[in-house]
Amino acid sequence: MVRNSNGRSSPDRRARRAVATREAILRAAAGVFRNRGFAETGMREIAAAADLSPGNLYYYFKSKADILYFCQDHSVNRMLATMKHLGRTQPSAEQLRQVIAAHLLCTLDELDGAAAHTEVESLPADLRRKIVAKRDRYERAVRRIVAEGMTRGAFVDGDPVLTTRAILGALNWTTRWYRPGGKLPPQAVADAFANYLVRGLAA
Amino acid sequence: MVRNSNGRSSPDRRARRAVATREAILRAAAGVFRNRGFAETGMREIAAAADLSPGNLYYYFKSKADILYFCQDHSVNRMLATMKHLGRTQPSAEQLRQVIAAHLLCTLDELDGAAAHTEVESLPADLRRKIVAKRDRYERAVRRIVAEGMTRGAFVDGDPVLTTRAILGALNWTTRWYRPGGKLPPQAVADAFANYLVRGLAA
Amino acid sequence: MVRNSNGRSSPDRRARRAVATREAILRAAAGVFRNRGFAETGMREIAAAADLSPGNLYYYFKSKADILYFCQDHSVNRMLATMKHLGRTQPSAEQLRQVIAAHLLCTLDELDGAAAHTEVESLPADLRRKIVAKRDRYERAVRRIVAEGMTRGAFVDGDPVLTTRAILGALNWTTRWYRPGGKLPPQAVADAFANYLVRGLAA
Amino acid sequence: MVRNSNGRSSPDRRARRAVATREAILRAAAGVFRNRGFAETGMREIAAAADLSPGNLYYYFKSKADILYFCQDHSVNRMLATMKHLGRTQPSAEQLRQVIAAHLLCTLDELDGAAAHTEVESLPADLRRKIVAKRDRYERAVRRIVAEGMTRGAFVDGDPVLTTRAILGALNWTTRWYRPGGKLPPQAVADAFANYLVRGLAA
DNA sequence: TATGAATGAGATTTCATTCAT
DNA sequence: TATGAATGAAATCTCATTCAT
Repeated sequence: MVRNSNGRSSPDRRARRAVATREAILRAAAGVFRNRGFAETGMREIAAAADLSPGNLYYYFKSKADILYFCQDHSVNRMLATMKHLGRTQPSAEQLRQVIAAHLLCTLDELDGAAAHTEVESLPADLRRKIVAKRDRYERAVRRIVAEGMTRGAFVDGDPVLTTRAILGALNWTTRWYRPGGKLPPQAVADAFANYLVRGLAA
Repeated sequence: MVRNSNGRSSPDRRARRAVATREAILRAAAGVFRNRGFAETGMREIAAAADLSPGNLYYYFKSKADILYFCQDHSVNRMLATMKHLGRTQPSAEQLRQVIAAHLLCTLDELDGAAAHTEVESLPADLRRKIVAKRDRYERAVRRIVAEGMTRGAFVDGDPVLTTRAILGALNWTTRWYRPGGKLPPQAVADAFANYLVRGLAA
Repeated sequence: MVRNSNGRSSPDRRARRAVATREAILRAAAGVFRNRGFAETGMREIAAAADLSPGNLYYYFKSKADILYFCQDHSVNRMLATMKHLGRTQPSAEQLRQVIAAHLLCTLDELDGAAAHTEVESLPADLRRKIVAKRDRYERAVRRIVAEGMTRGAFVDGDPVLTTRAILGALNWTTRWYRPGGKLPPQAVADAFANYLVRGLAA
Repeated sequence: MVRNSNGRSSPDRRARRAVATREAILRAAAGVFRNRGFAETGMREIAAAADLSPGNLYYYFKSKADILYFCQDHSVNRMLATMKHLGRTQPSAEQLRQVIAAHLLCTLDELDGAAAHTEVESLPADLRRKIVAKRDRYERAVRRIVAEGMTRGAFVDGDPVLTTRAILGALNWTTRWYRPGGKLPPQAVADAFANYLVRGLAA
C-alpha cells in the first residue's frame, strides 16, 4: 500500500480510498439487487459481492436501505443530468429519441440502472420521499417533451401523462429481461426502442 | 343457514365455501403483493387482508410461494384464454389492439393482475418453470401477431422480439403506478395505450 | 349397517363398535409410532392410518399422549400376563427362555410391541409414572428369575440387575431393526436370542 | 487476554475459540438429546445448555439436524477407530471383550455416546445415508469377529447376524437407563456386560 | 478500518386441539 | 358420531444490526 513519508496514508489519500470503497459497495449492491431484488438480498451477499466483511459495511453505510437509497439516487441523478444537457431547441422527436437512448443505456449499465427506478417501496418514508421527488421531476421533464411535441404539432395528440408512462414502462421493464454480457448490446435495444416509441407519436 | 335432512351442512355447500375461501385468499394476497411486493409481504398481512388467522392459510395453501404461484397462474391463464378467442383473420392492427386492451384490463383488475407477471423470481424453481413456460407461450403469441403484421406489410419492419418486449413492458409496468379505485378507469388506460402502441407499428 | 327393529343400533352393539374403533386406532397409532417415533408422528397421520378424520380421534382419546399411553399399557399388560402364567417350578433356564420368547414375540408383533417400552419420556408425568411402575414390576420379575437361578446354582454368578438390563436391551432394541413382513419370522429371532442369552448364564 | 502486535486477537486464537464453541454445542446438544430425544428437544434448550442465544447456534451449524449429524458422526467415528486398533490375532473372545468394553465406555461417555447410534431416523435422507453407511461398516466389523470365532471353533455355532444384533442391542440400550454421574461407574457396566455377552458364545 | 461472533426481533410454518355443523 | 375448518402457541430458522477486539 502506498504511504507517505511518515508511514501513514495521508488524509486525502484515505478519503479517496473511502470514496472508492463506497462506490465499490454500491456497484456490488446494485448488481445483487438487480438479480435478486432488494428484500431477497442479504447484507452478507452484498458484503461478499463487495469483498468485505458484513460488519464492515456499516462503516460506510448506516443501513441496508441506505445502500439502496444511494443506488437509486446515483441513478436518478444521472438521468436528471441527461435532461439538463438536452438541446431543447431540437425537434421534439429528436429530443425524445435522445432521452430514450440515454435512459436505456443508463438502465442497462451495470451500476446505474440496477435498482434504479424499481423498489422505491422498500425505502423508509423519508428516503422514499426524496427519491420519489427526483423521479417525479424526471418524469415531468420527459412529459414536457411529449406535451410540447403535441402542442407544436410535431406529435399526434393524446394524453401526455399516459403516453409518458407507456414510454417509461417500456424502458424500465428492460431490467426484467435484459441480461448484461449477452450478445445483445445495449445500443441495439436503445435503437429499436427509440425507433418504435418515437414513431408512435410522429404526426 | 341451509341444512340438509341429516342436520349437517351438505358436502357441496362446504366444498363451495372452501373454493370461495381459496379465492378470497388469492384476491387478498394479490392486493398485498401488488402494494408491497412478495418478499416484503408477511403471511400475517395476507391473513389479515383475508380475515383469517395466519395458521389457517396453510389449510388452503402449503406455502407463501404457493399462494403467489396460484395468483400468477390465474392471471397468465386468463391472458392465454384471451389469445385463444382472438379472431386471427382480422387486420393485424385490430388484433394487437385487442390484445393490448385485454392485457391491460386484466392487469389492472383487482384479482387478476396483481402480482401477475411480476415476481416470478420469488417462486421456487419448479413452480417458476411452470409459470415461465406459460408466460413465454403468451409472449410468443403476441410476437406472432407483431411478426405477421410485419410480413403482411401491415406493420413497419423491425425486430419483433424487441418490439414485443417494449409493448409488454409498457403494459406490465402499469402495476407500478396504477391505483385501482382512483378516477382513471382501466378502460381509459387501455384506449390510450392501444392507440399509442399500435400507431408505433402502423405502416 | 346392522340395526335392530327400532331403526337404531342397540346400546351394546354401539359399545362394542366403539371398543373396536378404539382398538383400531391404537393399532394404527402403534404402527406409525414404531415407524416414525412419537414426536414425529402427527395426529393427522394417526387419523389417516386409522381411516378417520383428525377431529374424530378426540371422541375416543383425549390427547395424543393418551393414545401413546394406551399403546404402552396394552403392551406392558401383556408382558405382565406372561409372567403370571409362567411355571415358577420349572428350571430357571427354561423360565428365562420362555420369558425371552414371549417378550420378543410380543415386541415384534404389530400392535403390541410398537411403542411398547420406548418413548416413555413423551408421556406427561402422571401417565409416565403409571407405565414406569408397571414396567419396573416386569423388570423386577425378570430379575427375580435371573437372581433365583444364580442362587440355585443354575446360573453363573453375576450382577442380576446388569444382566437383566443386558437381556432386556437386546430384546427391546429389536424394534429398531426388525421389519415385520420380511422373510425373518419372529420365531426365528426368538429362538436365536433365547439360545444366546440363556447360554450366557448357564453354569 | 493475549493479543498480538496489531491489537487484535490473532486469527488462530479465534479459530481455536470457534472450534471450542462448536464442540461445546455438540456436547450440550448430545446431553439434551440423550435426555429428551431429538424431536422433543428445542433449539432453545440446546442454546441454553451451551450458554448461547438460539440464533447464534446457526452461526455454527446450519440446522438442528446438522447438529445431530455431527453428534452421531463423532460417535461412530470413535467406534470405527476402536476397531482399527484392535489386535486381530488375539483370541476371538478377547477381541469381542475389548470391542464391547470400548463400545460401552464410548456410549456412556458424555459427549460421545449421547445420541450416538440412536435417532438416525430424524436425519434428512442425505445425512442419514452417511451415518448409516458408517454404522453398518461398524456392525459388519463386529460381526466378522463373531463369525470368525465360530469358524475357528472358539465360539459355539449360531447365526452371526442375530447374535451381533443381540450384543449391539444390549450395548446401545444402555443409553436408556444409564445416568452418568451416578454411583455406577461405566467400567463396572462394561465388565459385567463383557462377561455375560462373551460367555454366551464361549464354546 | 476491519473482522468474526453475537443478538433479538420477526419470518414462515407446523400441529395438537377445538368448534360449529 | 363424524367432519372440515379454524386457532393459537410454539418451533425452526433468518437476518439486519451491533459489539469486542
